[in-house]
Amino acid sequence: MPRRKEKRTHQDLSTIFDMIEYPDAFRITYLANAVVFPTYDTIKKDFGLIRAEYVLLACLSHYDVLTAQDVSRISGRPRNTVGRAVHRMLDEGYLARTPDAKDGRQATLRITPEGRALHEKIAAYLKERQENVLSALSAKERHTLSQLLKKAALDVASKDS
Amino acid sequence: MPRRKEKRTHQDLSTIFDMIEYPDAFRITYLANAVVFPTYDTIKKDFGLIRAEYVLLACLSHYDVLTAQDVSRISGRPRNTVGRAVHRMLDEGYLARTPDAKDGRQATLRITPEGRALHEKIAAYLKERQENVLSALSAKERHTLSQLLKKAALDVASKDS
DNA sequence: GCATTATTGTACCATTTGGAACAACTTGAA
DNA sequence: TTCAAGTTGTTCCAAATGGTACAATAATGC
Repeated sequence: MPRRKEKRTHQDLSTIFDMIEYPDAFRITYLANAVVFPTYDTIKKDFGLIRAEYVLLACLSHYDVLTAQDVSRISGRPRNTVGRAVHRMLDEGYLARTPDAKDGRQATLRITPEGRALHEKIAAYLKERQENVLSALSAKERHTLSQLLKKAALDVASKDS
Repeated sequence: MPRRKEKRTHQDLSTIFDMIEYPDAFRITYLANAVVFPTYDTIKKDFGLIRAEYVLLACLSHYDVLTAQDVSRISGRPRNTVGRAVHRMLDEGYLARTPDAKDGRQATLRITPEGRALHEKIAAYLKERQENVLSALSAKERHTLSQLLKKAALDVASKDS
């Protein structure tokens, strides 16, 4: 175990990478914390969307029509969080809501052109960020990592129904 | 793009896995969201620690002596969050604080045997969870993934100094 | 030595978050 | 048909989070 000599920095993490009892989970978490959440901060600052709002936008940009409940189920976030995001995005004009004629409880949501344009800007930013994060890997390594992550993620997705 | 026919579920994510503009970042985020954060919820429920408190415990279980500021730098969390966790963990007896004789501003923190015992229990739980998440991969795939994640994570860690 | 600047830990506050309960509506069974 | 149970969207509330500012102490420059 490292003994204290001088100021600890973020770099000291490298020793934990090997000492930790659950190295893979830790590395995944580390990448997510170091990359994804600062990214959400940037999205909030530069694009004015909080996380729940961007999740909603991303869902609607990949599905044609969804209800708020669908978004909740797909994204795994609670209904009230999604509901708040829906109202905010309606006010901003990034999505449109149509009451369902057949079911008076629910309303169908669609993304507007403005919403799609916003999502494209944010997606481009996220992609750039992804490239930066994985720039240490070769093309072949990138491909391998991508496949392994997909395999693991799909397995997880299949487990919690 | 999928058109609406019936209820969307969490499983619909599998289509997004390929459609998304930043597939690797998305998969990493997905694994972190599906695995790590529910895990934090479990840690809170079963062990009574919030995330900041567990981060503190994990840091102190891998370094001999740290100040609150060290923990903040290593973990990347703000000082006030760490400070709150320190007081809570002191009250619970999971760590000990000694005022620094040389620097009146700071105090050195150490984990207590109780804290170490708690961390071992939580670490065992996290390890089990990790195994469950990666169970779809073969031993060889696990090893490859582990190496690639380490390479990417260390590169990221080296970038933000 | 003295004044300015930097650092540590803390307090305050606004924001985000999600659990629980609720009303409106639909579905299913008797 | 009618009533119980389930679903959708919303409101309310408590908890966690992190930015900002602050007091105390240390380090630096003159």
